[in-house]
Amino acid sequence: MKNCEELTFPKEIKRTKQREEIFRILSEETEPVSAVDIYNRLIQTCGNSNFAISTVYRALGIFEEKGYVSKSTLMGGDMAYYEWNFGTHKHYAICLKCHKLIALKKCPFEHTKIETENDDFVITGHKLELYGYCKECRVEGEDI
Amino acid sequence: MKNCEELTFPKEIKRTKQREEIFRILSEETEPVSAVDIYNRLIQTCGNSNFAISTVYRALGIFEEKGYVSKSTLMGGDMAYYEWNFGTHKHYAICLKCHKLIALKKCPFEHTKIETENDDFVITGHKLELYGYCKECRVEGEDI
DNA sequence: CTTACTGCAAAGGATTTGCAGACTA
DNA sequence: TAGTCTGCAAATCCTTTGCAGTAAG
Repeated sequence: MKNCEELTFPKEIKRTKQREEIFRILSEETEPVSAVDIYNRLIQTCGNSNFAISTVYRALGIFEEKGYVSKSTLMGGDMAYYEWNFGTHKHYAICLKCHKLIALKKCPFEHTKIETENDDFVITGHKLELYGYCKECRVEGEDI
Repeated sequence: MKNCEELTFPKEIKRTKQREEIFRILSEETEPVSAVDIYNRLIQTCGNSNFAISTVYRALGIFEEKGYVSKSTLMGGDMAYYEWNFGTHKHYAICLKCHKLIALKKCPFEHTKIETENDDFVITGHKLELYGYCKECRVEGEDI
């Protein structure tokens, strides 16, 4: 599932212990994670101290700015989620009941042309989220 | 542009002065607005006092709960935006430079079937945002 | 009259920032 | 060594909540 075989820390970003750890977590992760998620894993893995949540945010900011990480706010969006850009971008279906994420087989826009109101817009990226109910929640739940 | 000719305050929601004002603002608006936007217009229109931001959030919560308003977090998402559901749902292209919103002609998924990883997901809704550059920002900006 | 809604102020959570010390190149 | 990065704590911003008073049906 992980496609991080040849994934190395970006040369253009200054290496520090903290950033390397954050990079490792992101590169091992296949789903979007929040800054707090990352922080919790850090203090889990690397001992309880020696990490600040602000460092996580700052590192994520750098990674995002350089295009290595994409930030998004899934579902109502109380907090931001981050994921490493592995080259291929992903979309998710999000279960409204259990909040599980299910990746789409492929991007529905690969071969689709999208038109804006006046066609005077150059599209460089997009974000798509599907909402609904996963198998488990559909079976047990008749209150849909 | 406004399609609120026959738009009236929902019968199932208790009428109050405040909710009517909030409803009015939402129904006159053609683009998503934040709770703070609404609050500012309220104190602009209706005098400076007599309105609390919490009332705005609570009213929006009710409207959303009953399905009259949809809430979303556009673009990185520092705050939530709300818009009245006029029957037809809308998607936007968002300029990365000036943050202008441009509505799509039509929903790209109207006739498209989307497949999830295992097809065990019932899709009830979706959210799509396009990013790029509008005409103005493209012309002046060569730093794209 | 009863219940629900409001304003106020305080709390909450996520994210950012200032600053002095620590680390990287 | 110079400049950047870090931890800490405080600050911000958006949003929610508790409570006592007020308004709606």
